[in-house]
Amino acid sequence: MARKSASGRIGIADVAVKAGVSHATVSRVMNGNFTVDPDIAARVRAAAAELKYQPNPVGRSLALGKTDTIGIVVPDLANPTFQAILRGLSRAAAQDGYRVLIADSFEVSSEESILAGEARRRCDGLVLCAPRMTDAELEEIVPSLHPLVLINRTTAAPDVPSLVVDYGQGVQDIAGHLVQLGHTHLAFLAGPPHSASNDMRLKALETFKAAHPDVDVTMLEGGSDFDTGHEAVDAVLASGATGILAFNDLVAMGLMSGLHERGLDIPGDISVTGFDDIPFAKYTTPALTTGAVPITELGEQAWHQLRALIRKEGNETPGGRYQPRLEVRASTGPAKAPRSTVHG
Amino acid sequence: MARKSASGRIGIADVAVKAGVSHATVSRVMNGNFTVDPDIAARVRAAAAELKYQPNPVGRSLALGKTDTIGIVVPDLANPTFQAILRGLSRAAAQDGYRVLIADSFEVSSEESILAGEARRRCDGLVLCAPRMTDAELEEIVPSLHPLVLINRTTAAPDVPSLVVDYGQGVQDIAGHLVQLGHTHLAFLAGPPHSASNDMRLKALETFKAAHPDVDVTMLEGGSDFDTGHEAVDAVLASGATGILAFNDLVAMGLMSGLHERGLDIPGDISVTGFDDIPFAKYTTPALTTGAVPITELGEQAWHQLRALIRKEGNETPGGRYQPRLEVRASTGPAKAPRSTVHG
DNA sequence: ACCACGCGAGAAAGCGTTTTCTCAGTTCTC
DNA sequence: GAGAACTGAGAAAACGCTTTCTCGCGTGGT
Repeated sequence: MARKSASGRIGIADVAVKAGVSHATVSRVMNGNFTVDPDIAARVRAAAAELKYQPNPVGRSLALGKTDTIGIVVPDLANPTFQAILRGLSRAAAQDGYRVLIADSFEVSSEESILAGEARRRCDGLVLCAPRMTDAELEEIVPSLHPLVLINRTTAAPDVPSLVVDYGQGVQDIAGHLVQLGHTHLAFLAGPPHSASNDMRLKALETFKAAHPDVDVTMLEGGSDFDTGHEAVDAVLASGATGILAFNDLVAMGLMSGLHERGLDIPGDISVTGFDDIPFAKYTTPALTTGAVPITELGEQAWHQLRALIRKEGNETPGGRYQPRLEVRASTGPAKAPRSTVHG
Repeated sequence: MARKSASGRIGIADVAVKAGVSHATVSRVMNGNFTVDPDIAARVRAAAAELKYQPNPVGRSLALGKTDTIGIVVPDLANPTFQAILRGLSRAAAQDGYRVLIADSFEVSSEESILAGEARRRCDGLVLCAPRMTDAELEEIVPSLHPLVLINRTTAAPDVPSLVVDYGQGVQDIAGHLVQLGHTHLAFLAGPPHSASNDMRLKALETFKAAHPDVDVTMLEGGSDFDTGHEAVDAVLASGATGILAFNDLVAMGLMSGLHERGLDIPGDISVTGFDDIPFAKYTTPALTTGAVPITELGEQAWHQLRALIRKEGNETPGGRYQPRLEVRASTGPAKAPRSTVHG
């Protein structure tokens, strides 16, 4: 009977007809506007319930100028770090009635700015994780993305909070831990060449080297995933280092796996550390010593910062800096007598 | 100057004014409608470029009746299985210019149907993962969710493709593998009580028991995460079983971790298997024998099915059934002489 | 030279809401 | 008892776009 109007889905007009009132009144009732007669309101609600009317969010968004949706741009959804950020963000946002639209750039940083722009236009705000984007490009697009929260990047633009993890401090803490265990030859299995967080680590290790002239720190090329770590076994062994700082937990796990295949004992022969403290880190064998980052909390904070921006509240604490906590587990131990350079 | 109209953002009207044409013409140009004079088109494009005009997707969506967005409802974003589905879905959808909106129900199945409805209304289609929802509830909401693709659930409603993994077959394959290794006492560390995929496994194990009267299969209560497995150590040991089928890889990893803490050797003392073949499964120590599910591919397929529905194409292959592949790794081995029931 | 026809672009009508504006009907005040 | 203040609900505008409708103008045919 009084089913659908033209479009197929039932809309505010159908309810209005059924209740014998105008669109406007239905809208008022649905939005809890109390300037409407209780009897009429009841009639409208009854009609709405009977027709199972649900307001069309697109029409609503257009009229209200907001979507109740935020976007997040990540370089790789397969990376546990971004998964955790997404999770924290999504949960926190959901609590305030916001949804999350995801945009995975699949590591093609050239796409990132377009993706970010598109996502932003569909949403009320954006969280941007773009570790590989150049500074120039970042500065270029940032103004058009507001309200925006950056993860592990900073910008000169105003009103753009940055949530950054102090990878520099973290990596120095780990290096210090290894040195304390008697290691005098460390190796850093670096991350992706142009990653911002990798740069932070490299710089910090330079500082560390300067402060510890007695310890040797070899830099090795790497990446950010499992396979990188696995493939780096030869290079690591060739370096002769006994304490290895992997770029992150994934790389460390790959490396450990490779070392096991070579029959080496961790930490007996060689100590391995990761970074991030992804959920699996405590279940590896041996459990991984790492720099723990409260990454889910970071996603949550990202939402709080973004929410403040969206609501145009005075953002009392713009941005935030997270100190990694050294999490000592079983993958690090006292150094053996320094090995000479081993081959194969 | 000719910056913004009222709203703050620049819109189609601003471009129209700048190019000295009507809104309609700008729209035509932006949509590649060729019925417009090349000179004018060029002028419009120039104006658009100069103003950095980008069409407002909300207005567009309202006019076109589509959002170029799909939704996915998952019970737990922390679960690698759903992360993988999301990843596959997101990547496949992105290739066709669609974005993904996520709705995490955080295991509160009472919220799932509301969440699903909300998500659906904002999107052109929905992928629903709701393992715990009752059949009745599912049947109730399914009609209002079309276009819809179900993961690991089926429905009587028409035009609702289901992508289901044959957990039953998978679990029987694993059990068979263990029996072949000489295990005569197996234990199944079950998943969440009302999960659809858990029911499939339980039923299959009954079948298996009937076909193998000589092997003992103990059922143990469990869950779906790491901690569940870890906490189940005592129960597993008490059962006396030598071949353990964990609900999934996460549970298996937790269990292995617990067994290691007890000083037990895997697979020397006890064989452990998982399910899913999450990325980490091959890097555990020992590497985990599991039922491999091409889970990312499943996400991808979900998109293809959904796309067919959205485009109203005749869906040649509605739904699909995935056979897990037995992936034998190092966590399973020959049975020791049957242990008598051990305590603590 | 005139008419029909086609082409290109502006005017206007949607899309489904919210919200302002407006006005009829009451109630209150002096 | 008449005008003012108020209340509640409908009419209409707005949100930003796409698309149909319409119409002026130029072209080709006879």
